Amino acid sequence: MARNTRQRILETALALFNAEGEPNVTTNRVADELEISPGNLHYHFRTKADLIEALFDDFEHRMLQILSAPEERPADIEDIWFLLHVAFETIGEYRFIYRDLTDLCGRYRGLHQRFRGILRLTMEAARSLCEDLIAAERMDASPSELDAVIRNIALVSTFWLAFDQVHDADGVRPDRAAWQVMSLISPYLVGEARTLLQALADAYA
Amino acid sequence: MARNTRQRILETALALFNAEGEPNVTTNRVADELEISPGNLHYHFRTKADLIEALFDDFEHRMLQILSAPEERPADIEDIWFLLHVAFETIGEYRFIYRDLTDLCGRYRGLHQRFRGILRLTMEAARSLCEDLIAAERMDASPSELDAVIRNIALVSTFWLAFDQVHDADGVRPDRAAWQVMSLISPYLVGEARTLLQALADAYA
DNA sequence: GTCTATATAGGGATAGAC
DNA sequence: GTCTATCCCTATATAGAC
Repeated sequence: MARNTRQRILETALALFNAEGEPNVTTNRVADELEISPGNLHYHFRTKADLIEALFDDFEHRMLQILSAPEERPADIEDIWFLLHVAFETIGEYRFIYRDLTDLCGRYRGLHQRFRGILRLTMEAARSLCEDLIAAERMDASPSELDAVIRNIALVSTFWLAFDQVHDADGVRPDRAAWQVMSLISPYLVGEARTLLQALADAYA
Repeated sequence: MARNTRQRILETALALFNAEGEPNVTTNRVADELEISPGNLHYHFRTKADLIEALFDDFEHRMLQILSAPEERPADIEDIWFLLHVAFETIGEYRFIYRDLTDLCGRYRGLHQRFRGILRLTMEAARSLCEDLIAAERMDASPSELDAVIRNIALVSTFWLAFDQVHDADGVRPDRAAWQVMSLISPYLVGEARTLLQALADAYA
């Protein structure tokens, strides 16, 4: 049952971290919730950092897959829309990382570096997608405008969850976040691309 | 010297919180830094929460002044630019609040409510300024576009500091943040307003 | 107001039996 | 693999002398 217990620890820790924030959940609390002993938990994960890192491994693996999906053809609006939904669903599942991001990055240096990698990939993906749209004349933005848009996409993608929590305090809303990022791009769209997005927006509202 | 010590505690705590994050700075650490005893510190602030709240009082007071500055005339681009600089300088001075915002709001409920008030005022100010621009035909945005812009302004204004810390790890850059928020508005500007902003952008770069 | 000393509590982590 | 028991350490906060 070793593998099983290890897995159950990961699941329970993830649920508690997401619900109450990693800084507010002790290893003892996780053990309690599982009705196992603290010693047992520390047998599977010697330190709390090990536990967090294992969760981050899973998250990182999924995000890298999403962000480095091979592009067989130039991307379109629907591709962006889909990517955002998948990415934001995943972020929602590991929201404890985003809830206390700066604190986690400060306390666990390895995690900070790896998160930077995800952020870099995010911005590369955003740039690639936008450049496809520009090449297809569905988008019109100067190089400096594009830089600003990409930085804003990265920022909103990283902190929509924390913002929702502080501002609204209702549940996780990946769909709203996707729309929020889309609204960063929409003013630069031209022709039928803009019409298409407007249709999507009306459908959403 | 009572008033003096109290003030020195506030200043030292602010500096340490800003540098290392509130969760990572103990009350003993603050006392050490000041070369006073922990007991003395707790004489002036019975709990750590009291200390944080006193710092938040100062911050809130300054932000409310900035955000509720009386408008004698319709706002222009330069007014927005100026407001952003002043607000972001202040945020930089109290950056510990923004570094661990969700955690602080989770642990101190009163602080959460008061921060929501600041956020609400921020969005009202953003809306008011944008509506002035629209009325002056310097900006063109549909109601739903305006809603999205305002939400994004609030989000970027709240988390630019955390984003910088995670992404760049260099110092606090209120000027860059102001430009980043401006770039949310710029695609909706028309005519000479857009030209003017482009000039500011080039001057900045 | 300030100090020294201490209480209280809790978190992370280990040892060793089973 | 799992448990019980416990250690070590740190954090917040208080008591009482000066």
